[in-house]
Amino acid sequence: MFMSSQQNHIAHLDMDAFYASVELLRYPELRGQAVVIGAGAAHQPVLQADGTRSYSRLRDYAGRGVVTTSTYEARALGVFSAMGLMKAAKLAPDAILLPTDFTAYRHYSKLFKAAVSAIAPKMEDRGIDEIYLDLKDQTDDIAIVAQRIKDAVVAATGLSCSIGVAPNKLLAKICSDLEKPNGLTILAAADIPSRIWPLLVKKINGIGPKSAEKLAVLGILTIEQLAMCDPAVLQANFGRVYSAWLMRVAQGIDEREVATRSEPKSISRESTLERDLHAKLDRNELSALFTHLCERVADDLVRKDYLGRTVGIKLRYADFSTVTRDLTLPDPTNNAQAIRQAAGECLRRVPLDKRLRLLGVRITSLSKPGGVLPTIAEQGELFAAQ
DNA sequence: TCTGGGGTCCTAGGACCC
DNA sequence: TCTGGGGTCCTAGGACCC
Repeated sequence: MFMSSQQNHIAHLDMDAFYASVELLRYPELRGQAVVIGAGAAHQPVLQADGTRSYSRLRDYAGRGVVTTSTYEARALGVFSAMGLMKAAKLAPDAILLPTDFTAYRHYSKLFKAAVSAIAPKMEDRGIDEIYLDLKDQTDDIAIVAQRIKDAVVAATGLSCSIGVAPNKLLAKICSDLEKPNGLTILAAADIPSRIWPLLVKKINGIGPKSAEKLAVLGILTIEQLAMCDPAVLQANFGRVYSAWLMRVAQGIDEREVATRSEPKSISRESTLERDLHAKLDRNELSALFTHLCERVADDLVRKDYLGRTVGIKLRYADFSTVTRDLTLPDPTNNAQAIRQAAGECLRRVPLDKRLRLLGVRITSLSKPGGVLPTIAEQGELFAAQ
C-alpha cells in the first residue's frame, strides 16, 4: 500500500500580531512594550530635536476607534482586537498608541505571500495576514516544508508567523493558533481527540459569539461535548443545515478545497461619524459625506475595473441599531452620480428621525465592463504585474 | 467614554414567470 | 372557482471573519 504518502496536507499560515509587528520593524525601540495599533494619523510619533521619538499613549486618545492589533505585551493587560480604544485606555493607559498604516501592511503582505508562493504556489488568500496552502504535491517531509516556509517568511519580511498543518482547512486553521506566536503544529486525524476536542467551540472558524452562547446554554462548551451531543438537540436549536455542519466540524470533517482565485462580490465604503448627526439638522454635512462615499465607491469600481448593478446604503443609529436598503438598477454602472442618485432613493425609504453614527454605501452584483470575466491566463498576468 | 471598516455567506418572504 | 410546484430575482437582516 502506498496510501500514506497521499495524505492531504493543508496548511494555514497566520502572521503573528501582524500590524503591530510591522510597526516594530519601524520602531524597534518599542520591542517588548505594550503597543496598540488603531488610531488615526493624529497619533503619529513625533521626532524630537534630540533624535528620539515621542509616542502617543493610550490615555491620550479620545474618539470612537477600536484596537486593530496589539502586541503580546498589551494582550497580557487585557487589550485585544476590536476593543474600543477608550475601554483599552482604562486597562492600559500607559500603552503606546500608533496609527494604522494600511499601506505599510499591504506592502509586507505582498512580500510574505510572494515568498510563500515561491515554495507553495497553491495558495488561498484569506485577507492581509492569512493564507491557506495546499501542500499535497510537496514531496519532502511535511515538517521540513513547513519550516522552510516559515524561514522564507522571516527572510522576506523579518516577521514571524504561525503555521498549522492538518488534513483539511478547518483543522489547519485551529492548529495555526495552538502554539502562537512563531508556532508550527502538525496534526494527524488520529490527534483530533487529544488536541482538538478539549478546545472551546468558539475556536472553530464559523462558530461566533452568538452560536457559542446558544451552545453554552445547552451545556456544550468544548468541541468534545459538541461531538458527543445528541444530534436531535442540535437540530431542535440550530435548524437542519447548521446543526449538520456543527456535527461534521466537531468530528474534524471539512471537504472545502483551497481556492486559489476568487472574484469580489461587493465593494463598499463606510464611515463612523465623530459625533452623532441628525438627518434633518445636519443635513448638509451628511449629504456631503454621502456624496463622498459614493465617489469613493465609484473610484474603487473604476480602479478595479468592475461595474455594479445593485446600490445599497447602510445607516447605523446612535443606539447602534443598523438598517440597510438597496436598489437594483436596470444597467450596471461605475458612475458616481448614478450611484449617488440610487443611494438617495434608498435613503428615502429609511427612518430619519434618530441620530446617526454611521453612513455606508455599497455596490453588489458586480460584472466586468466587457461583460466577460478574465481568463485564468489573464488573471495570472494581472497577478504577475502587481 | 462602549462597540472600525472591509468583506462573505445564509435565510426568508414576496414578486414574477413557466 | 380553486389550487399546484419550481426557479429566479429582489430586498432586508444577521452571523461571522480578518
